[in-house]
Amino acid sequence: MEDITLKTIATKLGISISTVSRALKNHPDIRESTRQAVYELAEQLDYEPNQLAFQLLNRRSNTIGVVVPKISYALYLQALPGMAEVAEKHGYQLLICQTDDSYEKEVRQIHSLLSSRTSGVVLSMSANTTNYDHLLKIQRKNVPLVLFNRDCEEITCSKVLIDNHRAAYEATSVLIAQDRRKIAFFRGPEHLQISQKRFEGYSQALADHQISLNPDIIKIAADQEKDSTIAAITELFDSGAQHDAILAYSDQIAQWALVLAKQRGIRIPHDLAIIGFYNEPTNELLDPPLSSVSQPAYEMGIKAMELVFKELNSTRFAFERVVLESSLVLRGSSEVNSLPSQ
Amino acid sequence: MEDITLKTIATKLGISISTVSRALKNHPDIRESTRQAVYELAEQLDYEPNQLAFQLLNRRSNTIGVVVPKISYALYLQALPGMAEVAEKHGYQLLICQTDDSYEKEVRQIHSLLSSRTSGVVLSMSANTTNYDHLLKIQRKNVPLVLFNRDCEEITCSKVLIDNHRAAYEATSVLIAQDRRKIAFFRGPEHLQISQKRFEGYSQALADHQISLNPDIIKIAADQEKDSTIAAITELFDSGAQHDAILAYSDQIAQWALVLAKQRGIRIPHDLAIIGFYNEPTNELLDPPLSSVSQPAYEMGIKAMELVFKELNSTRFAFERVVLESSLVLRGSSEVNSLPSQ
DNA sequence: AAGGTTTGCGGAAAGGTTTGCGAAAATTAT
DNA sequence: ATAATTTTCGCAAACCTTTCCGCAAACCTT
Repeated sequence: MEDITLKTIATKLGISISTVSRALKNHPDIRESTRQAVYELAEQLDYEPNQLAFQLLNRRSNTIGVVVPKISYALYLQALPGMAEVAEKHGYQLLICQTDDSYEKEVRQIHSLLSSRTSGVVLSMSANTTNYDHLLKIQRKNVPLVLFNRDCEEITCSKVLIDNHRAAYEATSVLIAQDRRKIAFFRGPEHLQISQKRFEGYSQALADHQISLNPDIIKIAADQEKDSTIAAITELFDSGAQHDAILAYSDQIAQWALVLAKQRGIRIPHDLAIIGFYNEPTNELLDPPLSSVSQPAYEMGIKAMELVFKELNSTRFAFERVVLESSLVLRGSSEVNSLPSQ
Repeated sequence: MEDITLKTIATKLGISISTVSRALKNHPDIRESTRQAVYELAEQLDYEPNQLAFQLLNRRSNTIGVVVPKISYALYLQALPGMAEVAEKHGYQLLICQTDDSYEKEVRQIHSLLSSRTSGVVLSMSANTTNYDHLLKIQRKNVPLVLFNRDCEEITCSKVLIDNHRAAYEATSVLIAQDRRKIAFFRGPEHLQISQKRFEGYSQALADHQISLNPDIIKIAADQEKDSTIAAITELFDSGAQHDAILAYSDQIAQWALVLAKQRGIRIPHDLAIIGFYNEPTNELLDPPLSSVSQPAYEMGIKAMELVFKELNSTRFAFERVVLESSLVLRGSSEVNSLPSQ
């Protein structure tokens, strides 16, 4: 079946393309009778204006690219609806890309977005991203870029973040208040700012309570790999190093720690308290349920998208840095009063 | 900043646009030396091919439109990653649209997708959709359309569904097996096939156990409206009609039923068992946790997207109807053995 | 009735890419 | 050296829309 274009209508009506275009846009220059005729035929033929042609003319596709490590991570799952809402309000659509925490995929996705002349980009960096040329490229093309959740200092742009330092500090403090002083820590991906900040918050809390950092109970877990996560946890357990609590960069790690600890007969939270990050829904399914730092993902999505449009609609624009509050959700895995499971 | 195009490169190099185009595509007609020169300059200028122009030429934008009532519904939240995965594999991107269960929005979104010449559409209908002209329009334009989760018989196309009849039948049977015979039912949106099928499954199970349908304990709840949901539940409770179980079209309804029942001192599951649909994560948070019919959303997403590409890549195509298995997740709200809460 | 104004419409360019076809340049063959 | 190839590249059309500019016809003025 042929595509219906302005030309189709113009030819059938014996008028010019520009007249058809103007008629459909209710341009005052067009006589009522011809406008009617055009409208009727357009309706009858199911004419749909070709956005592609319009976008080419406009040099922009009214679309915002959203690049995240994994859609299925709780944080992004919750942030997406917020973004969609704001975009919808502006008449824009969302192009959602997944990087699977791979730098190469991220670069490919960014190029793809740039190539389709996206009006803006909202991005949460892949864990493996250490080179930022592709992000600089976005800015060089004058496409608004907003970073959210995962920051990096090398890029200057608007950002929507959580105070990860403070969140980790609080979580650590709660554990210390429960008289736990040998708090193990699982660090996340090395070059992720949020990972670094969480570690610093943890360190600071210890320092403020005159507890010295014990490198033996600080491990690194590149959390997207199940095997390495298990390995890191096992390493801690096998090391013999004393620990009465675990603060983990992510719930994925914390969940495994909880499961593996139980397998070893470690009582939670009696012998070992555990707190993770992100407040994944599955935390509820565990026994005991896992405590976690919850982040206002929905609001992050809204804020991030709003910043894109703010930048899009102003010629001279000052980057904004929005820091939202996280909250600590305490559950059975860290409540000193709860009975040991089993 | 100027957009870098083939012309930019051509002019700087003193060659023609077509030569640049061919050079970048490694066309054999191009001398190695000029190819080199073009590549270098393109690299240096951050040239990104303009997809918009290409798509216009191609008359298609390599994009699949995904239209769902609400991204945040558990089913869609889980289906999306599956879709993204398949699309990515085919080098396509996802344009995700939300209808908020409004017919008007759905029509607008569809038109928008048609207008931007989407290569295919995956759709789960809004609850208020009773007119299907916009869907027929998709098909008239020869754009592959795949319906998932929410079906409608008026449209003939590939579909990915759950056997809602069977799921409701099973859930009802479980309740009957617990010696509950006065099972109330909350129907979902009237003209939604899945709503109808669930009701039929419920009715069938009752019939197969010689239990007659009691219209007094069958209510309708247009679940997206909190107030009407509460009203429907209150109506049941206030009616004085005997009931020892509730099967609800959605978890939203079931959750409210659970909360409201507890407020009235009704013991769950002792006095009243409750089962919902969709297995929302929040079911775990309730006390007691809510039983629910879980649907393989991720697989639905994969299947649906695969069908789009199947249709896209074959000239003469036979529609497929895929029915996936759901499973009943029994939790405290319906287990006869568990102790009454409180 | 001659000039000026308004009304209604068409021509053409621009946006960036791909590609068939033809033409010039370089190569080989005679 | 000329003819016959082969190699390398340019022209132009096509994809569809919007919009500036201009032109003709119809209207109004005095």
